[in-house]
Amino acid sequence: MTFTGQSIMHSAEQGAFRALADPTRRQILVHLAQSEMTIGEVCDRFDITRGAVKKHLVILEEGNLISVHPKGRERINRLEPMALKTVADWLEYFSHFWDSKLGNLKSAIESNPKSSKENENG
Amino acid sequence: MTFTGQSIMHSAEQGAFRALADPTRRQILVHLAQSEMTIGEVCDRFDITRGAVKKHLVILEEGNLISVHPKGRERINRLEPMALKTVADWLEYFSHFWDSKLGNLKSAIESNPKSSKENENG
DNA sequence: TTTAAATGATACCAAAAGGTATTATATAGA
DNA sequence: TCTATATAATACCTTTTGGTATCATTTAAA
Repeated sequence: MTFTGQSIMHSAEQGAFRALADPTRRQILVHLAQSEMTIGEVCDRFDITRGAVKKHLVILEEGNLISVHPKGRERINRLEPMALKTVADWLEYFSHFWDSKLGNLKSAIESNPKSSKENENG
Repeated sequence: MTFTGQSIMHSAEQGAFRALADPTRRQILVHLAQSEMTIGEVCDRFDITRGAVKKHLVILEEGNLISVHPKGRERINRLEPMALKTVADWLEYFSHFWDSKLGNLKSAIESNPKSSKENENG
């Protein structure tokens, strides 16, 4: 076995992008950023069944966005920020586009505050 | 109408996160970062049908990741980086986690290069 | 004015997603 | 040991997703 993790090899960030596509899962990450939690504690913060939450946690784990740590009969879910950094790094590739866009807008405003039509799209 | 865009209101970034979940769509964005393209030119870069590419472009447009500009019988697809920045900003909320993680690792290595077990997870 | 090219629009299909309900298993505590 | 609790696993359902094939529409060009 060359690859650990999912059975089908995706790009390194695919699992994380997939996990982040769902708003409930993103909200779970926000909660886990406050403190690690058992599944039960995560469930308390949503109006869906335990089964649904469990599925979300599995997908987050598959994307390496969280790690799970058994503790007696509980399982502690912990945020794993490095997978988020992987996604941030992918986006970083495009950052010069929005940097330059903001830069152009800034210089246009500075050079002529009353008209900056040359910076509009279309 | 209070909200423009999709009929059901999601968070501002939902459309972008959804669009980014598919690897083909992310690849389209990478291509459009090189230059704007017609649909036909995008199709030339993938082994799927024109219909499938069209659907991906619609989803990218719904997520405001691209804009489409009619030009004669062609339609020019252009990267819209600000929606990517929206996603990057969401991730930024978590950046202190990976910053501190890297920081801890760095200081652990500096103080004792041979053993940094106190920084391992678990 | 035909004709070919670029795109749009639909109908259809299989698989994945997101959810529920139910049953099973492991473990802390009386 | 018996019981309640925390979680796991499974079957099932509906909607969404990613894809195809096909037909329609718009427009450039011979």
